[in-house]
Amino acid sequence: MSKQALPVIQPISSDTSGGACCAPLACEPLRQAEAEELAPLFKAIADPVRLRLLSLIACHEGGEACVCDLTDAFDLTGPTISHHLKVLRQAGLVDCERRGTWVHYWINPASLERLSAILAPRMAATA
Amino acid sequence: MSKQALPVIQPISSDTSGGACCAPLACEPLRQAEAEELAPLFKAIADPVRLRLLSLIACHEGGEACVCDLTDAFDLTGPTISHHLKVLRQAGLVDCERRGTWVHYWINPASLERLSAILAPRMAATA
DNA sequence: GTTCCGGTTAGACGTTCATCTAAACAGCGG
DNA sequence: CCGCTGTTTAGATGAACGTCTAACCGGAAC
Repeated sequence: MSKQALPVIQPISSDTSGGACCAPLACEPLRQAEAEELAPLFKAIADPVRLRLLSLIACHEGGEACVCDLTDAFDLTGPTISHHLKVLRQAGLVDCERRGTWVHYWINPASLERLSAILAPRMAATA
Repeated sequence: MSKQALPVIQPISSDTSGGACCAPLACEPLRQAEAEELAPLFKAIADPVRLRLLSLIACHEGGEACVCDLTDAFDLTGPTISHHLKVLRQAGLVDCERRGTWVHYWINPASLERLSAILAPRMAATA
C-alpha cells in the first residue's frame, strides 16, 4: 500500500450545463440514483468481448460495421455475438439498422463520451 | 474543444502487462489481450455501490476517507462495504493504509484517467 | 413459392457475483 | 491481560451473467 502524492482534486467549476450528465466522479459525491443509472452502462462495457465489439465498430470504416464482420473476429458463435450486441444496444452505446441482408451497427458517441467524462479526474487542466 | 495542438492525454505509463495502455477505443481495434486486461477494471466500477464509494473517496476532504465514513453512507453491512473496497483495491483503483484504528482509502487517479482516456471518442480531431 | 443465408430469440447450463452472518484480526484503553 | 471498537476474512445462498444449441424471422435468389 504505497502512499503517493495526494491527487489534489479540484472542484473545477462543474459548470457543464448538461445537468445530470457529467460531473466527474471526483467533483461531488454521486447520488444513489445516479450511480444506479450509470452502473449498467459500465457493466455493458465491462466485458472483453463487448469492449472489442465497441472498438471494432468504432474503428470500422465509415464508422459502422455489419454483424458478419464482427462475428469473424471472435471464436464465439453467432448467437453469442448477437447477445453481446444486444447488451450494448440496450445500454444505448450502439445503434443498428437493417439494410437489406445485413445489419449495420455504429457507435453512439455521446454515451461513450459521457462515461469518459465521468471518469475524468477533472475536466480541464490537462497537464 | 477546438484543439489543433491536441492535448494528448498521456498514457500514464504504468503498463503492467503488454504495451497496451491507452489508445482510445475508436482509434484502433482493441486486441483480445488488451480487452481482457481492461474489462476487469471496468467491471470493478460497474456497480452502483462501488461507483459511489469511488466518488465518496474522491470527494472527501484531503482526498481520502476512512471506512467508517463510507459505511455510513450505505444501507449495507460492514463486510459488504469491505468486500467492495477490496474489489476496488485489487483493480488498482484505490489504495489504502491503516493508521491506528482506522483504515484510510484514497483514489489512484492514474487508473481512472486511463479508463477515461480509453473511452474518449477520439483524441485527435478527426472529423 | 421455396430455398438459402444472415441475424435474432428462446431456453438450458455452469460460473461469477452481491449480499448476508459468523468468526477472526488489529489497535486502543482500562 | 481483557474487553471494546473498527475492519477484514470465510462460507453460504440466491440472482445475474456468458455461452451454447435449437428454433425462428427477414430478405434475396432461384
